[in-house]
Amino acid sequence: MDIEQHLIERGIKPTAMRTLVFRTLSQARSPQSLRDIEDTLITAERSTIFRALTLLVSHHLVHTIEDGSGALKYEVCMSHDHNSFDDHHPHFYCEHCGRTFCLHDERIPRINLPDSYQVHSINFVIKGICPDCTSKA
Amino acid sequence: MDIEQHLIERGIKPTAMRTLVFRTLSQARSPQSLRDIEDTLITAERSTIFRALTLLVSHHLVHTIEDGSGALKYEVCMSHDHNSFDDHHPHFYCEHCGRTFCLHDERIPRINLPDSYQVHSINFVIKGICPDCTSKA
DNA sequence: GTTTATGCAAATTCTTTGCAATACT
DNA sequence: AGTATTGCAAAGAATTTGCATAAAC
Repeated sequence: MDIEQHLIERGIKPTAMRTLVFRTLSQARSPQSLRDIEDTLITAERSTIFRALTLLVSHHLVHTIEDGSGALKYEVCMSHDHNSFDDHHPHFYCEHCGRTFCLHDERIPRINLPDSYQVHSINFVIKGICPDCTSKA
Repeated sequence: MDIEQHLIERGIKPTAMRTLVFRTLSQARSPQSLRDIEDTLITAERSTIFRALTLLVSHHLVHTIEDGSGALKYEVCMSHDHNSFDDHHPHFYCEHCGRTFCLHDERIPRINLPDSYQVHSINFVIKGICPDCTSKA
């Protein structure tokens, strides 16, 4: 998959840094915090990564998850249509190891809100202890 | 409702500050941040409020909501049984006015997780624009 | 040469803790 | 007295911005 082409299609000029940030997110097994990416891309500056992420989010290539860890996590959007909520699968945040898992197989059920509410995004996070940490304890 | 009695039942010594913090939360129309409470209770110190909230949360009289506003919001638990998830109705966070609304009438649907996951809490937040802000725009 | 992106440093915001002073029992 | 609570001040952690330099067009 050509990342540069993907960015261009969504109206983002694919600079080296932006491509790098997007690739890092794409390859990550779980949602990444700004700090996570900073640690991976030691060549890149925090603010540069931050601005790249902000741009990617605003163009709906990436979305954020608030898992309550204290740091915002970023994840590549699965769907190309940002009006669909296919991306918004639930997440599981392990309070022991701090990892965030995507529960891809589960769908976020539809909530019936009056039409007067404009929905932009949905954040569904289950917190607890993951299987790894349970078995170790 | 006797707040002091309520605290005692849950094993918390009802100091003046704790009672005040709990009453403030009880009377609030929407979940409150530490800052919100600080602004309401000008006599109380931030760290005192913080410690009271932390204590209330640990004794399951209050729970937290991460609405993505940047600040954690606190809300009085509805159910007395902290193993039930009756409390965990969805919330709506308005990105325009910054208020968080409880969607009491909606239930958080059950997600089927393998038994190996231990669930402690659930955070379901819908973000967008609330009816007030939509009509003003 | 003008616009855009990056790097560095620092401001902001929110949460959390150390410690001395106060209040409770 | 001895323990628990509060207030103040400051440390930590994460996000965000100002500004000068560097790169792109």
